[in-house]
Amino acid sequence: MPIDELDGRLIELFTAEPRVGVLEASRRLGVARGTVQARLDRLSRDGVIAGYGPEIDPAALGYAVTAFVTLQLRQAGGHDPVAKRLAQVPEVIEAHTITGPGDMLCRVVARSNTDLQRVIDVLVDVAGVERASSVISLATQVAYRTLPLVRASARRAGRTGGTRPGEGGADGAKPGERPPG
Amino acid sequence: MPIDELDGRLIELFTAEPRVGVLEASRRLGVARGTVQARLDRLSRDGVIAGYGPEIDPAALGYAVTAFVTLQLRQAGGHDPVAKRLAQVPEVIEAHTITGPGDMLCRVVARSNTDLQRVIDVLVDVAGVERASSVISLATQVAYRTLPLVRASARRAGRTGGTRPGEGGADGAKPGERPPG
DNA sequence: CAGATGCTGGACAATCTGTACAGTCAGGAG
DNA sequence: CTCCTGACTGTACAGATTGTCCAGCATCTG
Repeated sequence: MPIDELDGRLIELFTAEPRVGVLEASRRLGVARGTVQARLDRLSRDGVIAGYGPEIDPAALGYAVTAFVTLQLRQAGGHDPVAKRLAQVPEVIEAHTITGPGDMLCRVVARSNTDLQRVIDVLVDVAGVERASSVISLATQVAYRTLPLVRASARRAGRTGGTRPGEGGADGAKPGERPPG
Repeated sequence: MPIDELDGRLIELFTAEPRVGVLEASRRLGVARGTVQARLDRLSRDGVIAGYGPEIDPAALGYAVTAFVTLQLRQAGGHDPVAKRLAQVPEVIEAHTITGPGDMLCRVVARSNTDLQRVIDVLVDVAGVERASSVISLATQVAYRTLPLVRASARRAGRTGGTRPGEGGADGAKPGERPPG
């Protein structure tokens, strides 16, 4: 939770170039390899870094259409059974229970607008779903991102300066080295 | 785009255990290392795998509240200038132009409900934004995922069986090996 | 049939990772 | 003021992995 400036730079680096590796990162950031390793371990342990899985682009898979579907549920039964059914639909990429007039908000993808109709029909068919109203995403103006958040968090939390006893060395932190990739 | 069954298993494996590496993956999947490498290259080149960046959890950073804000824009001016402003707000995690009564749908995060009020105020202050109506995510029933989609795509696309001239070897594809981590 | 493509099995040098350890430095406790 | 703790640096070493290349073989296409 207390992200410091080095953590921020670390995340930034790994977001920009995920394949750099610990050693290369230590060189780029000008810190010892052990430090990078320790930071990464801590960030993972604290849950800030949830994982490193490959990011799959549904569009590249042929699911060109994204839509947000608001579901209204029958009062009886609750959300969980519905959520369980929704989870079985591959096209449901994400689902939240929400405040307001609707009960659940789902992000779904489909191969085309025609295909979207099919997907929506599947959702409406789920037991407990009363109505569904959907809006189609025409364009993604801001793609999912967390970096600005990381930067903001890193800035506010103090602990900015680290220990700088010396420079140079064999294993890590060679200042003038040009990175390979 | 034409995801095959091996591609599917590959993505599945890397999603479950992102740190396995190419060599280990080749062992697990029972194919040659070069094959894994080639598949991964192709998936990246085709854009199916968009990247391997670390997944940051906003909640772990202190942004516990997620909300979906629908913006209505002034007719004149268009979406792009607004999107540009939105992109400058760290708390705006994602933004789409949409069909329907609203004009844009934004996913925003905040430190608390009180903080959310501040964020919404920022959005409403953006030039071109006429009104904002928001729903708060109470719970995430289905967390963002793409794996089911991958599986579905892998199943439908043919090319299921590959060339199987021989088994066993030194560099890759040792069947009975127990993976380290 | 020839060519292109994809996979296997193998090899090598260069690099990186996991891990460990001693020394330095800053901040807090006594 | 001194001691202790936590974080970082600088090193070291063995083992594993990566990038890259190559030849052989099978399938698909023209």
